[in-house]
Amino acid sequence: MINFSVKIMTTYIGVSMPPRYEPRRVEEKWQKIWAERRLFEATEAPSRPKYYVLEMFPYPSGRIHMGHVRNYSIGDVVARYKRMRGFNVLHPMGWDAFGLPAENAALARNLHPAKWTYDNIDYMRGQLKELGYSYDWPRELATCDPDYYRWEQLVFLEMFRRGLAYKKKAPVNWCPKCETVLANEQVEGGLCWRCDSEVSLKELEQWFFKITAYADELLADLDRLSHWPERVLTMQRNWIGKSTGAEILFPLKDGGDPITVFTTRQDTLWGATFMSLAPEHPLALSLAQGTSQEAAVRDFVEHWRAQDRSRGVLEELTKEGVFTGRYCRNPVTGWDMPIYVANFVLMEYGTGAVMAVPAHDQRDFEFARKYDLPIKVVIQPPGEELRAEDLQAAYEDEGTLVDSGEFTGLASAAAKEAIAAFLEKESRGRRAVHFRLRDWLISRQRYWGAPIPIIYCEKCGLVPVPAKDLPVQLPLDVQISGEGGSPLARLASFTDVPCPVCGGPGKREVDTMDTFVESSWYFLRYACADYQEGPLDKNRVDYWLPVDQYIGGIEHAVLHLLYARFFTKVLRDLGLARIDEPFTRLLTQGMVLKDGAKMAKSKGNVVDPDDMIQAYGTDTTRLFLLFAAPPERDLEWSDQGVLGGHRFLHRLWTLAQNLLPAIKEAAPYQGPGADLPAALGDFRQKVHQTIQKVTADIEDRFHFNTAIAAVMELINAFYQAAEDHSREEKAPAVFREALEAVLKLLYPIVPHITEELWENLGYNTSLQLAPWPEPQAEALVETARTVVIQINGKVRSRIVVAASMSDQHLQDAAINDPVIQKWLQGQPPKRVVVARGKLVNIVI
RNA sequence: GCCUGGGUGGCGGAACGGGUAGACGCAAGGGACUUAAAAUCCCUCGGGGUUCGCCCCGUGCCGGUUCGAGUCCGGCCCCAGGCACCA
Repeated sequence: MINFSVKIMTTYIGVSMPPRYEPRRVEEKWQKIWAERRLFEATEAPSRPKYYVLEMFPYPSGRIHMGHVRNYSIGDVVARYKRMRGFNVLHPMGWDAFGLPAENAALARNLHPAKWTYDNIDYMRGQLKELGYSYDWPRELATCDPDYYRWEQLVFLEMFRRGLAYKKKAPVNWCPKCETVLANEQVEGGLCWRCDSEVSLKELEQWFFKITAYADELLADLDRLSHWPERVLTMQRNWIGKSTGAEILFPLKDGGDPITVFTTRQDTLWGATFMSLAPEHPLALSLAQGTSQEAAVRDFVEHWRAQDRSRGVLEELTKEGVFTGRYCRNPVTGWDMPIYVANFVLMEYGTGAVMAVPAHDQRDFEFARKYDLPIKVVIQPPGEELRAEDLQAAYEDEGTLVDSGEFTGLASAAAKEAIAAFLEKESRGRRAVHFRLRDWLISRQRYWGAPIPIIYCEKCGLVPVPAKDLPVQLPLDVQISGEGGSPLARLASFTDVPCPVCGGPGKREVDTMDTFVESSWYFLRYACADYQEGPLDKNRVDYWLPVDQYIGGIEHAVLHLLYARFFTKVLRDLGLARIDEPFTRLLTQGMVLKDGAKMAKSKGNVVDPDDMIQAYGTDTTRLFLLFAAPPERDLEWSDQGVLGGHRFLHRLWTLAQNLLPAIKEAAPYQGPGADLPAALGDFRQKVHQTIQKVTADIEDRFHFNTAIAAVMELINAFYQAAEDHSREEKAPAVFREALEAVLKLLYPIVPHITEELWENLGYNTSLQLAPWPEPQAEALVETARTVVIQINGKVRSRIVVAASMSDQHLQDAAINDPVIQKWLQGQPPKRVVVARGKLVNIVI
């Protein structure tokens, strides 16, 4: 007979006092052991199933913040869990190391951006190691390393060769504070994504990646990303913005090239009564030439050019326009349509010319009312008859065509198809698809980025740097003056090079690449970070990719995640990878808030991970972050909550230490269960139910909060069982089985404390190498169950019955329950419903 | 305006095939231990009523379907995020 009542042990101060839980000691010990044993370094093993889990790599801004800790803790749980499930897990980490903050810091503190960046990396790497993440450190990479960006330059050259990287003059977004241009994706609500400055338009010659060549595939493949959050898919779909319609030719009344418009509503063609051109449209001025409207049009266009085109202003702008003095002809009605220049027509979208259908487009409607232009109804809504003179607003929905020649009577959808076919047959137009997505502007007028490997030669023009001359190294001997313009332009030793083709004088491109280019392929490079023969080692990339689980913030829904998808497809087409999509599953974790607001230095509500580690340890910090909310939701930081997590780990530690003397020599119970007394059997059932629940919560949903709650429940029951049933003969075996299960279930979440307790149990191999526990069917079999009895849907009683009881017997038992008898008052029930053997509803 | 989420105790959150609303934790209140405090342990903890058996109400609002609705359907309100003259 044994006795290890927890209560006695905890209050008895004697020689066998168990060791105290000292998080820092335990954590440092195990971090050292993991590193020595190289436990997390992955090698390709084609015979084993692989699992690639990745968290978005950080910008080395100086310190790891709580948002990072949350992000990486989620990833670490997945990595450790999958290893226990037998997967060959790749879990790398690196640094998104190019970027503007390095230049700003250089200015503010007179430090070289490289020095600042690498110092930050060193500090933050130390933090990540203290946090105990199971990274494959030998694969670590920093994108500012020439060994990394040289391959990016090679890919650029290949893209250039194929016309996927090109230079053009275009109106581009300019951030005055960052003193550089921005891609469309990097302008959020008219403001710079990084510094919130108002962005203006500048006409500049810039480098672009032809992402629009992949627009269709980028859109279509979203349907294959069934494990991405719906809102990210929606945001990408909106961003790509595919519109299916037709281009239609409108002949000019008095000759010349016809005007081409794009419309998605060719079913309203019979209602087109005038034409609107964008002010930038080349025809705007040329058409007006020689008419009485010439001066008016010139005024209007010039006024438009001077117009402040920042977002706020454009939104308030009223719809205005000016007649050009010329007419075109509606190709189907033959009507003369006056041609206007209108301030709401965008040159960047479609063809810059719009057929105006005032009855069925609100903008055209307002414009027509203002300038007294004809309105003609050609679409009738169901069950109603619109008349042009009564219209208060345009009818923009679909309906039935009227007054539309041979197409009258068709529904809009059918008419669109029929009219498109008709236009093609008559050579007056064609089916067409337009996208909102614009090409990706990748040049930046900044220093701390990857140089674009191009040389300008007066004789040969644009010359790619030969592959053998790569990398084009970013020179380190620059003065960061903050005077605007790239410092590279002032560095003759960098710019002045001979033309690789003719040997004559050449000048290097001084713009650098958008840092989003580096993050568009780092996840591929991790598969072969040491590869020196090219950007990617195809064998290893084919083994590891795609990333099975990607985890990061929602803020990259359109930015990084769209660029990375594009780049993956490009690399595939270059023969460097065989995947179509880089990330099979995506988890967008919520923000870490304090006092309802995002943690920020300016708000003074920052909780520093270093302080948490010092005070409570990394296990407690991880536990709190994983327990306080499901990962995709925002998480409110709570110092009290952290304390609660810490308390739980103490409880676990104390329980284990107190059980240890009695169970150390015991073998874990293995079944069959029939020989256990009822109470121990119930406890063992709880253990296996918990295994089942935790496995499902982690595997299917990543709901670590409920997984942790389930283990907490088990620990509570464990204390009770240890108190009540420790004298049973089988108790040591059952408790050992239970404790081992608890340690395994908690290991991915709090790896250090569980490793220590696992070792205390007498094991000398890492818990990481132990298999994930399986719930045993025999332990889950219920002998009795509680059944809820309702009267008219309200719970009135509960009875405990044999698990084997049939629905019919259950029904009888329910009706015979004394409480229910009282409710029935001798009347027979009208109806009885038995649900899943767990509930009986009696209708009276 | 459109799209996507979401509204559940004092708080974070559970309830994942319509079937016990509030698991787990935090805070709060009471008690045990202690000279005392901390730590720990036990009890209570949605609102109202109560003969202490229970009863009534309750998941943003209104209505519906159903034996039964936090969950499904229709209409509305509010919050967060995204897009926004895209023809």
